[in-house]
Amino acid sequence: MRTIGYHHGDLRRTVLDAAVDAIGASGLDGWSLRELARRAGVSHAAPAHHFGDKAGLLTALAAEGFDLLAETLRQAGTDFLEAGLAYVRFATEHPVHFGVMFQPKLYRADDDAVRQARDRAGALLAQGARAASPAGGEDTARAGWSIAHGFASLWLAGALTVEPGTDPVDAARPVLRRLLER
Amino acid sequence: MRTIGYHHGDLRRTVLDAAVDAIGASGLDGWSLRELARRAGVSHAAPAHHFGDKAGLLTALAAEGFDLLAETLRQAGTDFLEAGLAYVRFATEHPVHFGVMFQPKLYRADDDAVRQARDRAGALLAQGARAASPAGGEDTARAGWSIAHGFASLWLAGALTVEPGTDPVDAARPVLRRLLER
DNA sequence: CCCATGAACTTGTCAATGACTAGATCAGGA
DNA sequence: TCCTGATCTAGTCATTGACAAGTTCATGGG
Repeated sequence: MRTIGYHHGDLRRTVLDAAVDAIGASGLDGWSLRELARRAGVSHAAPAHHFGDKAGLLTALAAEGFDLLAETLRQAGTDFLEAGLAYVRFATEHPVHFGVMFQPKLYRADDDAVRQARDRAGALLAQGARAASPAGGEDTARAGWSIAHGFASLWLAGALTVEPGTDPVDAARPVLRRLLER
Repeated sequence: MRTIGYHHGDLRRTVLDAAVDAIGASGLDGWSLRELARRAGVSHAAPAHHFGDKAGLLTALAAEGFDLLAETLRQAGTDFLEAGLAYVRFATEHPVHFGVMFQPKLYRADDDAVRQARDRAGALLAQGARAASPAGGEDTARAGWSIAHGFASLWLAGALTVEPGTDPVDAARPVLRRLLER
């Protein structure tokens, strides 16, 4: 892969990674296409060729996020608790992707790549819910998704007070279990 | 209250309301201080006097949100299910406040007004958890908060497929109940 | 009655940004 | 060799956030 010269070589991926860095450091407002271009050593208009505009870049991020989530869920298998913990792991390991994915107004949610990846992840979630509780119905599936999504969101927002160094997945385990046991 | 002349009369509230409108319509990126100023009929720098900068305005929004949440929780009483439904009701009735509140990077989370309002709402949540499950412990409280927060977030993100016209609180009831019954 | 003081708002300005257009460079195939 | 499309550059414009300095207004002390 070339890194100098007229053609960058892999500008799309470079800019995408730089965006994750920048958003992770400064939040969803603290970044600009021009800053990413400077960081990649290309002209200020180069990113536009790959993503069109800011929303286009976030669209690509969301699609990648749903893909990563689907892959994480697939590896976790059909166990309800394991799937929930995998969900939390994905969110805490890819906080920027997670944050963008569930703010559809930031990107083009009807984009084909996004839609396909989202459906794939959704199917895995539904499959896990059915396997764990065959007679559970829609509400059981929603309860599982809600508690995992809620824990992950609160964790990322810093709303949960925990000892420093605590692993989010370890913290999530007893919480998610509350939905299964009594 | 005067609405014309050199002094607007209640510019702070007007701008805050306009911000909620704008963010609700176009998302967290689709607004500007200058647009709000134009909408309020004042100069482009007038909002800065009240909020300092963009983050200042969002800080005010977050503080107001935590206040509204605390009031909603207070009215709901100590019943676990009712508190959870009140949480969902708050989120769906004030989606912009809710969205800002749990993205601390967007505003100054260490602001005094925010901190006080946040602590007030947090105390009510903890109190509800203790009343419902005296021996439940931290994890039970977190499970309740997570499932309510998660359902609300997924609802606002449009991630849940429901019949048009469905009331979010009605949809949440059987879901939240899954945490209480088996 | 008058003025001092501070709050509320305006005007002017600047660098930075997103988006657009036109053009240059490059790679690969006919 | 030449052609075509993909990739990137250079230039431009309206808009924005932030800041500085000045103006208007309300209020209370003397």
